[in-house]
Amino acid sequence: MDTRTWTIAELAREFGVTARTLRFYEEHGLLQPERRGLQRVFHSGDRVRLELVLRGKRLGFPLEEIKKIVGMYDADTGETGQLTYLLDQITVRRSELEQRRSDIERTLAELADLERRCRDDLVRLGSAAADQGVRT
Amino acid sequence: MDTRTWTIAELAREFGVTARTLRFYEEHGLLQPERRGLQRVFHSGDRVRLELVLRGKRLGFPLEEIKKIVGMYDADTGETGQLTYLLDQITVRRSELEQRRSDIERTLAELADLERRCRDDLVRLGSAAADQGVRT
DNA sequence: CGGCAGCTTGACGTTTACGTTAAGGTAAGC
DNA sequence: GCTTACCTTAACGTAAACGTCAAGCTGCCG
Repeated sequence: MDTRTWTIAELAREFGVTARTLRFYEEHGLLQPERRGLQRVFHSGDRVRLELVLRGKRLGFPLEEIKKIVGMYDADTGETGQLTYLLDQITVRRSELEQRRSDIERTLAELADLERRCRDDLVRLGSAAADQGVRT
Repeated sequence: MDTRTWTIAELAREFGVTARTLRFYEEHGLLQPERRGLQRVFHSGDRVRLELVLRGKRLGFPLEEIKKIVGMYDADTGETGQLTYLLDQITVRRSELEQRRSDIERTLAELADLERRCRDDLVRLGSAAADQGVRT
């Protein structure tokens, strides 16, 4: 029943971050590993949260934002007030993400356009070179 | 023929940033406004670049990355070497953006899932409340 | 018991992306 | 000529997200 645990170094190695990073995340409430004496003991739940955090980072969100998102998954059991608040939060995060997605689409479209123009120019240069008998 | 110009304050107001930000962007090569004496004079090209920069920021890219992208649009005229280098860069940026897009899709999917579970819980709580004769 | 590997908590250093004075130039209006 | 509004550079301050020591526990091996 998913009882395996990890040390800080193991988790760091596996996820490609440093131990310092994991301690930092704990210090700021993004992770809550168990403690055995002083030692940290990470469970599978911490792995899930860590994945969320790292994905958030890839998306360029500040840790404060990420913390809210992680908190949403943790607090998904509650009474009516909590649930409606959570639903509101979901709406907020979703619209942020959709804004980002549309920014990405736009940029990808412009890149495609730029690429097309580049290829056209290359062809033109190529044929001009050919006209002059230059090797490509 | 698009000859209108803007002062630093006008541009700042319009794009919702401070003048300090625009000076900072110039200092780091993201913008190159004309100079009349000491004064900066912004043209429509600067507006286009600024839009690129701000979109990059919304996407959470560091300014160094953004600088490269902006530079790509500036340097789209050149000889063969430049063009193939630019095409390589386009490939790099595109794969970055596609990675991000897939991260976003994943997160949106998880949010949708979370939302569904929330709504289910709400319904359950609602009917439980109704069973006890409690107003919703 | 010594020693090492791996963990711990501070605490200060670093980079990024500006904010915030400070100190002064400039053109327009009265 | 003086004020006012807007601009300039220079320089120091700041928050975020760790990196980088320093100094000390902890468990095990020989």
